[in-house]
Amino acid sequence: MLITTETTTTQQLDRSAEPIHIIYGNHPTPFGPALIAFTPRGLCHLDFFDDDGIAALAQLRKNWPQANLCEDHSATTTLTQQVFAPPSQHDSQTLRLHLRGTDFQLKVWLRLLHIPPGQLISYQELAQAIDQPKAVRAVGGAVGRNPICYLIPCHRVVRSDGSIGGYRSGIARKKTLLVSEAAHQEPGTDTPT
DNA sequence: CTTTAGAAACATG
DNA sequence: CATGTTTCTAAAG
Repeated sequence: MLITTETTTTQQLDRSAEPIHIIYGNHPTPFGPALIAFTPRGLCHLDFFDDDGIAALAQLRKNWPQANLCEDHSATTTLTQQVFAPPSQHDSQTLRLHLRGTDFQLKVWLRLLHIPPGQLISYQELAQAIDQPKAVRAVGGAVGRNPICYLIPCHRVVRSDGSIGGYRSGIARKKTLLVSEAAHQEPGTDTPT
């Protein structure tokens, strides 16, 4: 599945007072219920939750202050199916992301997209990868504000000492995601010669 | 209401 | 305890 990205800095967003139309919905996924949302320009939000989802929705609102939110369950159902489709069905589908964040955050998130499933990286390595080796703590902050869980694999970022580190919607879920990915690394299929 | 300054908060090392 | 960035609050214009 090809993933393309469009970015909007917080500055740009503030400049245009024109409301952005966002369609959202709650859906079950293999990793628990999730809130998923998209703008006309692409998928803009994906977040797991354990409760009623009220907090998740509030977070979406906060991320897109200018947005005009509109629930459309059937529309998001399609999107959710595409996102969580098994790799065999990915084929040539493209999925467009619409990211909003500061320059620094965008840098971190885009970099994260380059990390293949099953592979881990430390906050420190990630900081080095974006050419700001000292901004380790800041990277942690940016990763934590990743608006699109799962697709932007923030769960693959762990501490340098090997411990799992944190996860916004539950460390348990981070583990689940990693275990699941490890399981998909079928022995023999990951060593193309 | 808009802008600014300063402090506190962070999924770390 | 230092690090870089973001967010929040309070105060001023």
